[in-house]
Amino acid sequence: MSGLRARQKADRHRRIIEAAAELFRDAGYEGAKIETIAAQAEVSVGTIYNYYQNKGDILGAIVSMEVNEVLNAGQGVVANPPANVGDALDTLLGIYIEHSLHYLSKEMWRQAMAISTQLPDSPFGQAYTALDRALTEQIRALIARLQALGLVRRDIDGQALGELVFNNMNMMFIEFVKRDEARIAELRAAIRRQNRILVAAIAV
Amino acid sequence: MSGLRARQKADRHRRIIEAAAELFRDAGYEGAKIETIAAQAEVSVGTIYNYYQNKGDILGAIVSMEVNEVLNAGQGVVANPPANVGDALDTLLGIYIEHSLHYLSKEMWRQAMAISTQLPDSPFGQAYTALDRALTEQIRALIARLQALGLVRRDIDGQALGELVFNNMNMMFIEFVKRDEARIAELRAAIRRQNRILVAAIAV
DNA sequence: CATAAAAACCGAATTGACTCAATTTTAGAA
DNA sequence: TTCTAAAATTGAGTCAATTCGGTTTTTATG
Repeated sequence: MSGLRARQKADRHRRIIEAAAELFRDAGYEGAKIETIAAQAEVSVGTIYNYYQNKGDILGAIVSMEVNEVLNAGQGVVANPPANVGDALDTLLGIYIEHSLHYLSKEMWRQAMAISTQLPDSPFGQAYTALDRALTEQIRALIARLQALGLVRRDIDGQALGELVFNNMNMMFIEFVKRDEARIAELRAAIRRQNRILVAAIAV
Repeated sequence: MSGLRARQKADRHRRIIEAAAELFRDAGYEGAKIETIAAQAEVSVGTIYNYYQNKGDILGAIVSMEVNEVLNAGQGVVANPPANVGDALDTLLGIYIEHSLHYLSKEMWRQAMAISTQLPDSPFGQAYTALDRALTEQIRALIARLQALGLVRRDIDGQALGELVFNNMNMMFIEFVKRDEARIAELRAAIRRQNRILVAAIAV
């Protein structure tokens, strides 16, 4: 049951993703035709649709790998946060933001976000929602850690605070990718300014 | 210059919007074919594209009317807010949320949001961003009003706070429209819980 | 090794948004 | 009223994502 067939399957998955990633980068998401991806991956158009429900899901697979790396990088900060609430948040969110544009262009992010709201029940739509939740959870974990370290008041609603911080950052990130000329440094500064209000309210 | 031609133009605009609104509601955004909209509006496909750059812009025109009504309704709250910070925020955001689903289905919202991130430079993309900014500004105005009334500390950064409140609400609203089974009451309760942290920090 | 069922592949056909060159309608001057 | 240029309308044609029925490959059984 799991010999040649499984190997070919994994190989084709990889080839499709590699071809798509290269073409998305070079020609943009819209500019990358399925036919071209198929040719480059040396499979037929029909086969691509056998592996992915639609074009968006191919992008989705790429985005998911990316965000999982980001989550991984974030773990370090949660385990060992800066000894100051503002810096701790800034460091974690900074990792999210800086990493996010390492492999994916703004255009790819725009498409990915659009697809995830347009088709929330597609495989990628669900995966994207799960990723958002994982990021929220990581921020919540950081806050819990800071509470344990005595840097954040114990009576703060950590869940609600985590959501608030994530939602604000995410919305700022959305606006950021919508404007090609927006700079990362400005985004981070704007988020710091917003978080300052929260920090003042929750720091011990 | 502004006789028959202008009248026909306004009339066609209206017919197209009315036909589209009905079809979007009945068949959904994807299910509404341009050809069908054209037939129902008694114009040709080409004419629709003479009036709107693409299908999304038609939806955009409908959404914009809707949001402008919401902004209007919000003015009343800003002018005369409840004498309690938490209630004031809840009332204003409540108006946004309740009104938002009065004319537009969740599916229409999903599409509108998706298009606005996908094509941020299209007429609708820009209009949507402007509407978001107007809502943020109205929240900021409410906060300024509450500061003037002595209900909110004067040293709070009203701009940053307005952004924080809007961004959080908007993100919650996005998640809300992504799940058909999500209920308005739960959405409002979740936002209240998040805002409680802010209210505790800023109330005099 | 032969073979039948299952799984995967393939690409021509379908579908629906959008374009554009030809045609019709309107405005305004003579 | 007649005529011409500008504006607007039209629908057949283009393009690219997605579908689907026929074909090939793989598996597993005797």
